[in-house]
Amino acid sequence: MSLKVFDTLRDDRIPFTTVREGKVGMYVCGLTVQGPPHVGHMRAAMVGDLVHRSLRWLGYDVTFLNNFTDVDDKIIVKAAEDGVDYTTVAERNIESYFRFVDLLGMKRATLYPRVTQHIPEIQTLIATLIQKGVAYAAGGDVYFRVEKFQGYGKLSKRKTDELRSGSRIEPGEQKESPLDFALWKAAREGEPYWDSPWGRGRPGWHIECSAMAMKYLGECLDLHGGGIDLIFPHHENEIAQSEAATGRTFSNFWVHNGLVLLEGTKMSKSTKHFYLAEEISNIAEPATIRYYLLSTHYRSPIDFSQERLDEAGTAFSRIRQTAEGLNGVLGAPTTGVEEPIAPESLAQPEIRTALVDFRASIEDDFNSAGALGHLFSLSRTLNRMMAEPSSGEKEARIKEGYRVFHHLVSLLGLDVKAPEVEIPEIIRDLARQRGEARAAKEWGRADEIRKELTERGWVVEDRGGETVIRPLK
RNA sequence: GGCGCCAUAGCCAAGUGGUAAGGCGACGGUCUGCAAAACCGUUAUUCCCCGGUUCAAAUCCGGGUGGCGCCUCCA
Repeated sequence: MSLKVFDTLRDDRIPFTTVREGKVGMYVCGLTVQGPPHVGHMRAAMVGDLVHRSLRWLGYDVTFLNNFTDVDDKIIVKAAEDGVDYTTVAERNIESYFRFVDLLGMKRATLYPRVTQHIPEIQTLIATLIQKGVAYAAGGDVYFRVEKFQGYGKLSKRKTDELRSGSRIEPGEQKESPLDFALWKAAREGEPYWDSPWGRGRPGWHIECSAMAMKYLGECLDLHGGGIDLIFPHHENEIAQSEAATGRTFSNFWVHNGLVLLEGTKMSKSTKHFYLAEEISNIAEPATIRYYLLSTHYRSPIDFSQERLDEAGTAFSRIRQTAEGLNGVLGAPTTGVEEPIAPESLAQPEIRTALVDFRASIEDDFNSAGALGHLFSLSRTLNRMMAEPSSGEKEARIKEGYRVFHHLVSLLGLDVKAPEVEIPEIIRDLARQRGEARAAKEWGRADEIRKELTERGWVVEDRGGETVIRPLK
């Protein structure tokens, strides 16, 4: 088996190849930090994380860039509203983004480049485009001449003449054609600016990604990702700028994630129909959110609701239950099992199959949902083993499964530790009283106390010799 | 109007030519003082509908129906 990746441009799953043997340069469009991250940003970041982790797991040396567009019209507007500097707005939201990246167990990208730190590179790229005749300065702005780029529309499958009918020139713009897009925007009074050969201004949206990606990853990227809603115009324009400048293919693979839905429809900032990452983390545990995000294939839409998240929590607790059981037998692992495990080295067919099938799913366009299915199968296998009467042989078999289980769990970044909960003294006390009642075989009283505990939101489980107290939900 | 995507059990969701993963829920059983968790079993003769291609189709093609997205800022 080998990795296949769905490429938006070629509209098919293609055997994955890289520009440089064994190395991957990938770029995922991060956010324009005009506001705090919402669930959609989290999904895109999770997909980037899944791809990042999977490629590493498969043995690639990955350089992963995830940018912040930290200066643009909306950030400037927001800053004016709040009466603060635009950098304050950007900084605030970037911090918030990182908080959720960590909370959801994502591996940090290699680099998080920011637009404001790459103005010279952006200006150089613009100058190259002007020099090649595919861009022109007009009234302090610089525009990309879309008609000059023959491949325009190849990613989004659009024809330029069809696009023309729907577009128009905004007042104040001096475009030659309505299709042309800004590479550089002249600063108006009071707006942040950088000096440039075309006057004071700031980069347009799109150009920053091309400049930053090429600076760190070279002219030809292996993989470029982002939300499906970025295909047009953002990624189409990135291709136009980059390829017009270099004459080379900008990215070999275009990976786009499906959108997050709310009650079946798209989130939208303008209608206030969206979930902030903050809000979601209030209604579900981060580990559950991660599990949920992974349980649907990345290209499909995913619907967020309390009901779905609750269900995901129940499903995920099954995985955790196994982890807990394994800890009881072998102790909690001190670290994730990162080193590769060769299937041939596994003695038990069921465990070997789980690993092989899991890998096949990941190699099939990062199919995390399929992979989770195989993890559940492994979970059942292990639960069954643990239920067997003990013997030395049993331990050895469980040990093999334990390694594979933690190996797969750590690839997916799932936090299988039961969440730490503080058990109030009064609850402990009630449980203690119930224990005494049970010891005295006063079942009526014991059940009475359990009922009391349930009403207070706690569950007691008598497992073998010991009693476990856990929160109801 | 133009361009796309999707439709799989009560619910969620994998599966792009070889005879329907997995999870939730439900029901029956084992275990338990009773539960919970776990385990065992049952829960889609069939993949929106109608045609076609093929030895073989949930999977490919054509036509419907229904839902959604993009074409303007958007992850």
